[in-house]
Amino acid sequence: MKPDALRGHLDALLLATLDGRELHGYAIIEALQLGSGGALDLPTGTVYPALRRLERAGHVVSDWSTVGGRKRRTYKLTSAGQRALRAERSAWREFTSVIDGVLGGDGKWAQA
Amino acid sequence: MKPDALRGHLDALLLATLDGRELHGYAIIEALQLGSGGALDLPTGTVYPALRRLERAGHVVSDWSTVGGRKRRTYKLTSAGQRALRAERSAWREFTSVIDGVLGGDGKWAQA
DNA sequence: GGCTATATGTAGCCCAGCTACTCATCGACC
DNA sequence: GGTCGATGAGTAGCTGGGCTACATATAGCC
Repeated sequence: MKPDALRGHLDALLLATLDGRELHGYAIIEALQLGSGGALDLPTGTVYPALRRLERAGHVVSDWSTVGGRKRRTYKLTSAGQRALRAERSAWREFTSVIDGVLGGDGKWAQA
Repeated sequence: MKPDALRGHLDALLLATLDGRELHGYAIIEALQLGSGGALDLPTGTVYPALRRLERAGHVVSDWSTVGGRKRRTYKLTSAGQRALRAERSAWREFTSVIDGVLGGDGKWAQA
């Protein structure tokens, strides 16, 4: 998968991953790997800054804890984050339907 | 639709629009508007450079013509472009299935 | 002591799509 | 005979988000 294909959809992935549970950054990366069958292997330099952005935007909040001597920053959705997630999901549906329509699995362009 | 959501998928749209027909730049923009129900209104500053990129990459070729006193640059797919289009379509399918899996219309995260 | 896994983070690059603009022709309207 | 909108092509420069590469620290194993 092209790396920049994620552009503009990363927030949706992170919010969806945090929907209904609290996770710390490292666990989010693992959850995305698992949930995508290994297709998504996001580098920490992508995920951590994105989480800070989401926190600045008020979509998540974080709490520090220490587990086994290691510090963890655990994130969870705010109600604004829940709303944002719903918006992202519908935006995603709209986006895919538009692109699908043009790429045309069955449109008038799909004669080949 | 967020403007940067297109990132990495524009080439697929252009190739698909040219699949089975020849169009000039302006007509491509109109065809995308039509084919997307008005959702895609790409500025010329996005489409023209992208077409030059595709031509440099050997995926399309262009010919100049003059219609009604106005110059047109008409593009059509090469066989490499056809191949690229097939690759883009399958990449798109893979991409959406991965994201769909995470956003989970029915996965274990979709309890809300 | 050194390596790997766990865990968080920053600096800076990269580049594709966007904004804003120029240039040109034609038809219509005043 | 001048202006405006539609048609048609194009470039310069900005922007920002994901990526690369690196820094830091602890636990556990050999």
